[in-house]
Amino acid sequence: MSKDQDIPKQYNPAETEEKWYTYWEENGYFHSEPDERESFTVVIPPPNVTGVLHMGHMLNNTIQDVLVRRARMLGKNACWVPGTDHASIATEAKVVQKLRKEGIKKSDLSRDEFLKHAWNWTDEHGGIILEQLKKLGASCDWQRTRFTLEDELYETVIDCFIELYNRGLIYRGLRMVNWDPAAQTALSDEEVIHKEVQSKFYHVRYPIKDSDEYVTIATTRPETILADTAVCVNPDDERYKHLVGKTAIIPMVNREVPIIADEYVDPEFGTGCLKITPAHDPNDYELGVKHGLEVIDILNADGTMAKEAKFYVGEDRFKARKRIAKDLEDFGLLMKVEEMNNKVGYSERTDVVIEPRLSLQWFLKMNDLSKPALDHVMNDDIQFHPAKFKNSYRNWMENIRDWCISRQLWWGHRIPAWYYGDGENDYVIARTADEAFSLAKEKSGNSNLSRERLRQDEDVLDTWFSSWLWPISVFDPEFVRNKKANPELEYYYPTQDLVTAPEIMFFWVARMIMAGYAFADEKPFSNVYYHGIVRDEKRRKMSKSLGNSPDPLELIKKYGADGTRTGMLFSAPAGNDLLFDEALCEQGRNFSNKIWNAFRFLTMNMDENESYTPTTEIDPENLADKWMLGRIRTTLAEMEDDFEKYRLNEALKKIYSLVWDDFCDWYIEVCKSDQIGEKMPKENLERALGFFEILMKMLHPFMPFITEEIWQRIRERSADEALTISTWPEIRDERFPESVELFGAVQSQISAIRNIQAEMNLAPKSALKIIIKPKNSELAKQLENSGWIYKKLLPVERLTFDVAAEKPKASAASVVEGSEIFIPLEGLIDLDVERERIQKEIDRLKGFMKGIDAKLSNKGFVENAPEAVVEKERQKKADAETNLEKLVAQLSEYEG
RNA sequence: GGGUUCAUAGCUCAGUUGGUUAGAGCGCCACGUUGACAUCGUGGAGGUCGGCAGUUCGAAUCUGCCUGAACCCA
Repeated sequence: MSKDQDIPKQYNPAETEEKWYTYWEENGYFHSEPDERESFTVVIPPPNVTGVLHMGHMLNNTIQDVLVRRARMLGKNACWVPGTDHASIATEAKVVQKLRKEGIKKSDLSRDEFLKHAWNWTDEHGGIILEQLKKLGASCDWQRTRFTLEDELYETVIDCFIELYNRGLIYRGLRMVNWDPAAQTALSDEEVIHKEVQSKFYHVRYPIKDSDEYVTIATTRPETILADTAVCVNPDDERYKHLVGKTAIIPMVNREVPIIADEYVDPEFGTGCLKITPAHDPNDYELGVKHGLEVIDILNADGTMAKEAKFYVGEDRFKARKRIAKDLEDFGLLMKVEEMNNKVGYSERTDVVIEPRLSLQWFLKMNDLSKPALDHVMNDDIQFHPAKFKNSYRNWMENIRDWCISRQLWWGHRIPAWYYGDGENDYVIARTADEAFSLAKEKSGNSNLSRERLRQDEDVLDTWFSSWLWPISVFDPEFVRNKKANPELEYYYPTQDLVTAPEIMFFWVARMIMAGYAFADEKPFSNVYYHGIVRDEKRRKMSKSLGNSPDPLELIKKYGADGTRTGMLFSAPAGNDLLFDEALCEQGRNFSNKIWNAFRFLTMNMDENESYTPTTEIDPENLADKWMLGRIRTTLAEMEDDFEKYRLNEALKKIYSLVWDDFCDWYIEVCKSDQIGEKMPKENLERALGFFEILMKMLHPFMPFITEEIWQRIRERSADEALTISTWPEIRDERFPESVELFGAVQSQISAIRNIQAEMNLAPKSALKIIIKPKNSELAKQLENSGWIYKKLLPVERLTFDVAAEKPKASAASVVEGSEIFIPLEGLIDLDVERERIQKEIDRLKGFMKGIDAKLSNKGFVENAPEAVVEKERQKKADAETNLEKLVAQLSEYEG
């Protein structure tokens, strides 16, 4: 390169980021086609199509981008498939809300009319989030963008339903489901969030028929008393044995119900006497089936009391609860009300209290599907990072229950079931109406069946029933039907890494694994990286409703995408929640600026008429060169290890420190010219640029923009020489350990001298006479050759290395790894300060030696510990003794 | 109630198979600004590793109990 115009003092990310993202896209660097290279595939966890980027997305996608960019640089055919999810409940709720604001009720619209509104909404808001990802630098293959509700993927889902139905895994049945009265749909177990709440525990007396006796039950939901069809006690409970077989009278409705006995009842809980409401409690339902009890449903779909309740009809369940409590009290049947903590289920989407409700729904049998999915995770065919999540995965898989896949919504994949009669089994499963018609005629045996009688199921499928196919369907939407992979699926599947949060392990990860084995007989991915939840400084989850989440795009504006990415990753060890702190993004921005200014400094040292060619050819005589190259290669190897273990933040910290501490604070410093104002020697500059290039490669996956910017400034590059598609630096074994060690010794001595400067309150620029007494003559020779390094980093008036040096009078002194440092300070030295300094070091060493002595004088230690460990302790002791002797001698100078 | 995880400096976290008088970043304190960077430099002070007991020559690291926190499932 040669010197171009002046470079601004501060790095401006906005301009750079826009420029390079456009360049990358225009050159198609992110697009992948199958070829002979090894594939590296990642499918994005599709965000809600109408959503906007939040902090969780930022973290999630930054991690994916780091993995993908590194794979690309490693020469793999990297393919990151982006896309969005139709998010059935969430999107439908938003559309309903929007329509309501316009004065339109969903119930006034036909299905088609409603869907038209929904599509308009999707077209309007859809894809915003993908544009936001570009701002973050995400290197997705945008040509492959998919949407779970697009035509091709829609068909896949229908194929999948039909296939599973034909395998006998899908059934329709009357079951207790989780009912969301706000969305008026069933939910899967995973969509119910249990929260601890303060409830009232009502104790209510039920009269016994033909008797003066009562039984007292306790309930948190007294309104369900109106649906009670039995009272149950434990058969061994002496208190109630005599009542079993008798009849209790339900208050208010005066219904006569049996008193039954069942082991299920815990005599210790409540009164030991349980009211049974088969229509409104899953456990009660089981008992009802077992004992043949009547089922009375008293709730409407919207959570109001139905006419079957006879009381409070049309009133909301919570209002009814209050009223019945009052009425029971008036009747003298309410014995007491206790406060109690209990867990109540809430809808994940609408946050209303879930009602267990008996309803006819479609279910998927899970037992067969879960078995391979469990096995292949437990035997690490699919690796979880961190592995601790295998435990909860196993726990869930082993206790899996059938999956309720139908939703009483319109926005989604409509269930391909067609009803031709009123009987429970009067339906057929078919891809089209025509197909359904002929099947129906066949099944019903009625060749005169009229086509008008045929009605498709109104419900749609759970969103996850489409996204569980994602790793397959994005490549080959016809695979489920054809059962034969197209070349794309052949090449890209199984994918490599899936990056997600542990909270959707059951929703999605587990189900993708099941689908992978069920349809492709192969895992969907090899690794699952679980990252934590982004929380605020008070450990609260960041959410829109709490208003505690910064706007990611604002952060990017403020700190740059590179700075923001760095900030997120700094605090994100795998699997742990991260307490987001904007200060970390600031640190990331500062790092960008540091890099920028390091580069700026190098260009300032360029001669206008000169051209510079970066090189990594080191000068074998130059200790700093060998040290820097050794440090780079060592760090490279360490980062390799971190990446293998998915410890991205560790890898980032290492390259951060290599750039800032090693390269900027030491290497560039020693490359500087001897005279202030003089330019850096050309060969120094070219090597610094050569190292800079390697550092930019190592940093690129984390900070793609600034690294590309520097890379492109260092040399003129053609389109196929962009950093984004360059190759990752080669790991080499030649790491110059002796040079690294020697440079380390020089660093320690320089630090010791700086410490003297600071503690003696010397003006930082007042030149020093430095006398170094190396611990042996070999080291003396080596250090002498490195004398120039001291002169770059310290204000030196005179520097001598002498194994026979005597400590001059009135000098400050220090001992570093057996070598002594003397700095004559005639007239400047404060003897008390110096004495105190040395005494402090002596005390430290004495304490250190005490610990070692304790070990070495312990017979057990010397006899049992490995020889190498004992020898190490002996060496430590010898070194400490040498240092101590020298310090004591130094101190004695002041005593006499 | 069942299961899981965690507790290390003021804060956020490292600490690989037990052998460092415990590391990092941020924050804090002191000093420093005639040009790479104050979005900076140099130096420094902070923990005995939640508590107790045990295993061991040796424990932040292994075991048990206790205390506290979080998450998942019922």
